[in-house]
Amino acid sequence: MAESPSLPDLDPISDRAVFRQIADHLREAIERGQLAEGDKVPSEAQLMQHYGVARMTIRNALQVLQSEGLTVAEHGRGVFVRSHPPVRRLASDRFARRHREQGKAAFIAETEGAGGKPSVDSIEITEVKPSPDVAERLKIGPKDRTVRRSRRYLINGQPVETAISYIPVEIAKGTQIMQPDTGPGGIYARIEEKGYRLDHFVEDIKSRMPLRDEVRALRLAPGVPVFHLVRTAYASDGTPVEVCDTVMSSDAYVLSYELPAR
Amino acid sequence: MAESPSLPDLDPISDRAVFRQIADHLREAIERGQLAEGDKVPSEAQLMQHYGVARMTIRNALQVLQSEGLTVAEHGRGVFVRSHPPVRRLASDRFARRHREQGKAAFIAETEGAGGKPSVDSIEITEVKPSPDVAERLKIGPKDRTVRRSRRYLINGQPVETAISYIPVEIAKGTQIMQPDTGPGGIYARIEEKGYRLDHFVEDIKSRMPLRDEVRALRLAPGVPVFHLVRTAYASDGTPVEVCDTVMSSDAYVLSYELPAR
DNA sequence: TAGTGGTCTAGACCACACA
DNA sequence: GTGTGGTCTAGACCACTAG
Repeated sequence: MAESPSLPDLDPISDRAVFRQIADHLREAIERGQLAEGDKVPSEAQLMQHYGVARMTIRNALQVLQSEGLTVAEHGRGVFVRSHPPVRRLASDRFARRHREQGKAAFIAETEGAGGKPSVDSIEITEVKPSPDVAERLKIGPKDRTVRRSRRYLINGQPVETAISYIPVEIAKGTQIMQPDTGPGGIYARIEEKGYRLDHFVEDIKSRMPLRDEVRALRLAPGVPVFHLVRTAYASDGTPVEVCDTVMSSDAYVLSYELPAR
Repeated sequence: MAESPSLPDLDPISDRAVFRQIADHLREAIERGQLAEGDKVPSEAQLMQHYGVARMTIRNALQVLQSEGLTVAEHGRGVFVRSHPPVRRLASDRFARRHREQGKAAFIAETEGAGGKPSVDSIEITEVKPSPDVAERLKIGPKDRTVRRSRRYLINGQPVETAISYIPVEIAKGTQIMQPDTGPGGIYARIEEKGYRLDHFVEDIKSRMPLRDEVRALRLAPGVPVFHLVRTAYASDGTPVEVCDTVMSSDAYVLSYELPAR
């Protein structure tokens, strides 16, 4: 039984829009914990009655909270305070050689270590000409060809990340990189077998709201942004050997990096 | 003169909501470049006429695009395709000792290097008991006191980041850390003068939609998420000497990290 | 079946921008 | 002044959920 969160009345003097005042009241109730995670927000009808306003005004207010990522609406059930799932911490040593030597790809090793069930689906392998951005990162020409591996990562069945790797064909050719199953240690192990010793990675991270397709692929709730991370892998002679373009649900991850003070 | 982007008609068979179809049409026009950055989207009246629907239906469609960060509405002028400002790349060597030795704090050095005019305002210094999270990161008790330095960073007058540092009082006491101007090289230079040699930093990064106050402090457009970054600085004996809690406009930054392959 | 949110209509008045 | 978006009303019908 959800007890009502005792909302204040409207301030008739304020020139702040009514729907914003209502959104403020609800937001404060959430921040104070008066409405806890998972709690049901009063129904539109109840709020209309409490504030004496039209339904669209209430819906505008609820829309504000939803776009702030504070609530989710469930058709036929009600509006609920978002509960934040436990997040995974992506540490900066996840590409350590010792993991590859143990035959584990980064995602698998890390997820199992945290007690989740990792899986991968939607694996597609094609040969494509690189986009200008990818070509620049790989230091290759716009007509050179690359192997494009795209896939989706899931934890306990919940999609958390999509990734697309681009590897120059000369490196990928004749290796298991062209197969759906890349074998023990994943792509990076295959690249090293080919004679490229991995030296370091550079990760560029942006944050933005998801595109429509990303909402679908990651089953994102409204108001949840994504990390857009592009990683470039360099061999010890400075050659870029792979670019990996990933989109991650910000709900599922905390990215963690260690920097030397030098 | 904004030429009209030749929008398709509604699909009368589709069971996709009308406002979503309209949002899709506009989104596709933007993605195809038919509506370029800065272009004016057809007015609500024009769209009503084109599609033959009520105004609220059009407004719902425009609302979708706005919450995706694709457009901004300007009262009295129109709705425009968002133009993305040039972003700053925050590199992982920004805390290199050589910068401190040159007397530059990280933000100043980096911004000037990129040709921008850095400034800092809203500097506040208080002594507080740490939050549980900060206490844990600093490995101190909940009753130990810390110096809290909050400030806002701007580039060419545009706010891009707010930051709050917490330093244990024993470390900050009697140094310029307690003053608004921390002196050449900033906080970290003062900490090192006190005998703590900085060894490394750990940065934890989340992405989320901004709170109301953050929208105001950073003048964020609708549909723009923030990076929430917490950095902990460690001395060479492993002692945490500072925690810095920052919120950054995702419009203004690309975070860039280099990882060794080890 | 009753209650919930999802969509849509057809108006109204207001504040802001610009010529 | 005219056109723009911002807010609000008062209805309507539909689809989904749950008892």
